[in-house]
Amino acid sequence: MTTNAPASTDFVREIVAQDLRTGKHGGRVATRFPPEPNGYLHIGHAKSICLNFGIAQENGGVCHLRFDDTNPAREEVEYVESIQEDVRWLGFDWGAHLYYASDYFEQLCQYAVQLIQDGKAYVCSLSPQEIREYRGTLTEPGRDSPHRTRTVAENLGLFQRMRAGEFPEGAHVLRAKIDMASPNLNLRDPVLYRILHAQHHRTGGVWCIYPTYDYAHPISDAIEGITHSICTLEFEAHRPLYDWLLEQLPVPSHPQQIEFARLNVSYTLMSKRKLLQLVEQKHVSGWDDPRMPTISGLRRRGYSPEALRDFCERIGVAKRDNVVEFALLEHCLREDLNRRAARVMAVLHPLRVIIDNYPEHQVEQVDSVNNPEDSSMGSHTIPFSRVLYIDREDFQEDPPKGFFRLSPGREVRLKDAFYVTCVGVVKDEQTGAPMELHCTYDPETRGGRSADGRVVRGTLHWVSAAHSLPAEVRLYDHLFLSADPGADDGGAGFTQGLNPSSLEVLTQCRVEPSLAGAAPQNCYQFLRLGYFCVDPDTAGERLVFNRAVSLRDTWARVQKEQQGQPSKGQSGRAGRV
RNA sequence: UGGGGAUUAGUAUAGCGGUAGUACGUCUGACUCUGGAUCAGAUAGCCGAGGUUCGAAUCCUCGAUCCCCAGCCA
Repeated sequence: MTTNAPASTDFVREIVAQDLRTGKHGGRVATRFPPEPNGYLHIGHAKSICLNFGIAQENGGVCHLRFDDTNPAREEVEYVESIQEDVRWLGFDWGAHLYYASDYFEQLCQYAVQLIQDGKAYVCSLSPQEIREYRGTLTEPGRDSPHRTRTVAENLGLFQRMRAGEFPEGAHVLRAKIDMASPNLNLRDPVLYRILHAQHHRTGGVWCIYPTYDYAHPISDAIEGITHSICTLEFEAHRPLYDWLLEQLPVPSHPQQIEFARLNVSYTLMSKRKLLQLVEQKHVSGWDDPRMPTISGLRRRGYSPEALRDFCERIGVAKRDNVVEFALLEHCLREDLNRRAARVMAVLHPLRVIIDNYPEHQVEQVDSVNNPEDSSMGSHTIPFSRVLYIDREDFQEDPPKGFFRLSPGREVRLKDAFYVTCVGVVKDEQTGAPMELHCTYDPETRGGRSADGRVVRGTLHWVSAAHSLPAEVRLYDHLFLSADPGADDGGAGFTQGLNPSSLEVLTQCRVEPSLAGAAPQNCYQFLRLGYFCVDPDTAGERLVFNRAVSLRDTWARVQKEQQGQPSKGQSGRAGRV
């Protein structure tokens, strides 16, 4: 991974630079990425990862990976493993700095005892319902809990017994004693510890009281010597509590919390809860379904770490709510793959073509450049023979204006091979659909060039029928119909907005023989179609490809225009194919 | 009606009192053995109203709109 100079600057980096200048944290920079292991990472996390690890890298600092595992009810090892894999795959390294909030449970508990001893925390035995009632509302102050005045000794005893497992869940909580009349609801005696009789994925059954995020996070940061604790906007109102706790306790440092706006991307969702629901209700095949905005989904789809990092750099970091266009993500991928992906030919909807004047059993190898953008990638050969396949949409019997592919009587170039002219069409008697084309070829145009300088408008991709390999190709479109699927739902009904045609499976595809044995995750440009990535479902003879992103397609746009559909707006629709 | 944030082209983001820039998108054109890529050009913006100032996107005042907070979630 490249150690990039601070090419981009944003308000967070400005704060860090300023602190470095003034020596606020002794010239140190330590950040942390603190995921809760309750789901897979998505591209919104990628933004945070790039920010946190990026800032550390740029300033010779460190970035910790810390699992915020304070709620055993929803956390699993599967998630902690996938998270590590995804961060690593993205290109970042936490070195020895892998931590868990659960590493600090004992310390956290001791600090809680200290708060009690200092009269700054108390055990409250109100029910959850009552606590809510006592909290007041946005406009009315809350009321003190009747247990707020318990003695230190009483609190100590109760807390001890909470820890010892003497009470059922919900019987008591430990609360900070701050101010029930605070206009900031987070300061109205927030809960610090609750009783949870659950098996924790790391500590097992050792604990039955667990710290809340509000309590565990600032202290974990402080213990690790984090200098800048970067989080998203919704925690802004929690910052006074973050600071309050660190001021009360003899912690080794006082990190600075900085909030930035989380990423939203059009046509998709970033809520882990909703993504989980898509997985559990089988709307997608799993967390790594190529339509998912998860890092594992994007990886399977064919996105490279480079493209994702580039994207994260381009979207910037600020404090206003935002929805980044999916088109920008696609642009980043195209730019990366254009530079690196080998060009091959594949026919998605095969239409048989017979070259009438080509010798029956002859086969010849034509040369094809692997990547016109990079000559060092060399070339390979492709077999040409009498019977070929081209894509159905490259032929029209009655072509509209502007169509310069194959049609009766017209000559086109078969990429890297010969000029061919359509001399006949065999049609389905029922439907009238073309079933087979007859063409003649000009032997003088081998390699796709003619000596007489005659021009052909169209160049088509093709494969040799006998030599090509069968393949399954999966085409993807946006998971949701709406550009902002998270906006207009009350919570549960968001699956109504799912795009019913977000996945199209093509099973009759033919690809050139050089693709035999292509390894999963390898990406190719299928000439004139798009970038396709070998899916892990590929095994043995069975080739499966995912379309990562289509090529820009001006003809598809023109066609839509002709059909009266404005082509403006969002790209990424299944324009071609 | 409480508190905390935010507001610059379609989208994202710069601008930190001195001609409002960049990227993506969209549209033109050139070029092309990918209707790709590339290249050239175009498009379009400071939430509003007052004020301070020689000069305001930037400072002040008032207003508008949007987001977050009433989990023993994070």
